[in-house]
Amino acid sequence: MDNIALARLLDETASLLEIDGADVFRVRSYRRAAETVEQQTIQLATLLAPDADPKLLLAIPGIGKGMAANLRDLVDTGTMPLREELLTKYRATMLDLLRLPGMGPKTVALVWSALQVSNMDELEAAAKAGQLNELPRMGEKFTTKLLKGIEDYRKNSSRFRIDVAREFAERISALILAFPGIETVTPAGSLRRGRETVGDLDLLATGPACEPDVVAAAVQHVATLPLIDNLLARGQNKVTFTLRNNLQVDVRLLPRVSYGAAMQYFTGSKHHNVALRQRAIKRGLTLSEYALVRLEDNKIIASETEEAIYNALDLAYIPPELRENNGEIEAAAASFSGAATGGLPKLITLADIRGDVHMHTTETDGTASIREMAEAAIARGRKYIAITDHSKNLAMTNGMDDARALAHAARVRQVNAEMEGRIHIFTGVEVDILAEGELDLEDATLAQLDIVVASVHSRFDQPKEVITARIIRAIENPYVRILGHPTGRKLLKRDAYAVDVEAVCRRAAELGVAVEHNAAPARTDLSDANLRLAKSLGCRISMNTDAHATGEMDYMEDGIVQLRRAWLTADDVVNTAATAEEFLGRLRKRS
DNA sequence: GCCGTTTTCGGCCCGACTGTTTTCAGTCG
Repeated sequence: MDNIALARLLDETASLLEIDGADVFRVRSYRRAAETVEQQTIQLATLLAPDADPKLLLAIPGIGKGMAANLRDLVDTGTMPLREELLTKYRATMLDLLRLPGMGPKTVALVWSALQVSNMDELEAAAKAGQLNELPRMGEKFTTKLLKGIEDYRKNSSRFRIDVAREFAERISALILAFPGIETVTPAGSLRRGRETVGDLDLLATGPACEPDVVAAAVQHVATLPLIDNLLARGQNKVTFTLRNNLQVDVRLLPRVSYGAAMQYFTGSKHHNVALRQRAIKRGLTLSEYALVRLEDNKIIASETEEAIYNALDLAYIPPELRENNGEIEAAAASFSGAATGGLPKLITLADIRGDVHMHTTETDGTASIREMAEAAIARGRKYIAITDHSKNLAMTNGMDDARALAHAARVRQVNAEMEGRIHIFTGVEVDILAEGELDLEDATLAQLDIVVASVHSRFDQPKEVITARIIRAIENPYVRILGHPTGRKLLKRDAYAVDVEAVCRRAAELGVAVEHNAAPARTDLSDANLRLAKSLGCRISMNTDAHATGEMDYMEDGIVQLRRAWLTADDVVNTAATAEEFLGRLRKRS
C-alpha cells in the first residue's frame, strides 16, 4: 500500500469518526496524519518493514504510537480495527454524502439514525418524499438546496479533477515502466489536453516490448497490475480496467513506428480529429491511429512523430491544449504558410511568469516565513512576490487586524531590504469580502499596502446575483488591485460558477482590477472558457499559486495549462512583467 | 490521537453565515 492509499484510509477514518461524534481533536489528529503521510517523499511501507528503525516513523510530526500502530495494520492487512469497527456501525457510502453542500457529519449521522439513509439515492428519495422536513432544522430551503447539490454532484462525479488524474497516471506509468522493454508511457486524451476534469485515462506505451510479435507478454504485465480493481477488457495491444475509485484506464501498447500517429489520435479531441481527417482526405491522404497514408499507393507519409503528421497536412504543430477544433487548424494552416496574420498564438509558458503575487506566511495560515517564501520563489526564478496574508475575518487562519497587517508589512519591507535586490517582495493582504461587499480592513490600512487581493471566502449558497453584486461592490474599493479566486474555490463540491463571471470581469476590466487565476488545481477558479471570456472583455489576468507552503509555488506549472487552453499569451497576464516596477505599472492606479 | 511537558494530563486555529429558530446548532473556510 502506498502513501496515497494510506492517507486516504486515514482521512476516511477521520470522517467516520466525525459522523460517530468523536472528539474533534481526535478527528483532527487523523486528518493531520493523513496530510503528512501524503506528503512524505519516502514510502511509509518501507519504514514499517521488519528491519526498519521504528524511530523513523515516530519522527514524522503527527505520527505517534497510536497512529504508527494504525499504519502498521493498514500495511499488513489493508485495514485497521478502528475503521472496521466504525464500518459495522455506519456505511462507507455515507462518506459520499459529506461532499454535498450543507451535509456535514452531524446531518449525515442524523439522517442515518432517523431514516436509515446511508447513500445518495436514499437521501434523494427521502428529500423528495418530504421526510427530511420532519427532522429538526431541515426545512424547505434545505431540501431544495440539497436536491440541487445531489444533481451537481452526479453531474461532476463521473469525471476526475486533472491533478487527481495526473497523479494516477504517474503511478500507473511507473508500474508499467517496470516491465523490461517498455521505454515510454505517455498520457494522451483530455489529460494531455489539460482539461480541468478527465473522464478516463488514456496511457500510451511503447518500446521494444511493444512490437507486434512480442507484445503479448507486456499486455500480460499490464493486465495484472496490482492496483487494478476490475479488468474490463484485454485485447491484443490494449488493456482496459478501472481503479478502486472507479477511474477507468485505457492502456495501449504500440510499436515505436506508429507512436506519433497514436499520440495524435488518442489525444483528440474528437472534433479536432474529425476535422484533421477531413483535411487529410482533401489531400488524398487518410489519417488513422497507425499512420498518415497516401491513398493512391498506400505509402506511409508520416507516423513516428506528431509534428511530421501535422506538417504533412500543411499545418504547423498544434499544441495539445488547443486541439478542440476551435479555430486552431485554420490558425496552424496560416502559420505553416507563413501568413502575416491569423497564425497560432505564441502561447504563454511557465518561463513567462515572473511573479507570484498572492501567498501566505506563518503570520496567518502559511507554513513558511517571509524569507523562506522569498528564497523558494528565487529558486523558481521569480523576480517579485507579494505577501498577502489573511485578514481578521478568516479567524481560523489567525487573520490579521489592521494593526497586525501594518506591522507585518513593516517586516516584509525589512526582509525586502535584506534581499538586496535578489527579488522584490511587495507588501499586501488578502482581505475578505463581507456580506454587503464591504471589506474587513480599513481603507487607511489598505492605502499603505502595495497589493490588496480581495477574496470571497464565505458561503456560496446565496443567489447568484447577490454574490455577484457583493464581489462587484468589493472591487470598487479603490485600493483593491486583484480579485482573488473570483468564483469560489471548490470545483466539485458545489456549483463552481455560482457567480456571474461575465458581469464581474466586465466591471473588473473597467476598473483595471486584475482577476486572479488560481494555479493550484484544487482551487481552479476560471475555466478556460471563462478565461477566454475574461480576455474578450479586456480583463487582465493575474496567475498566482496562493501558496501556503514553499512547495506550493510549483502549482504554477499546473495553472499555465488552463491559460494555454484559453489561447492566452504572455501579454494577457499581468505577472509576466519583467520587473516589479513594470508589474505595478500594469495594475490599477490608486485614486 | 499528538504533543510537550508541569512525566500525567491539559491544550489542541475561531468567527461568520444560514436555516431554522425566536436563541442556536451545524457547516464552512
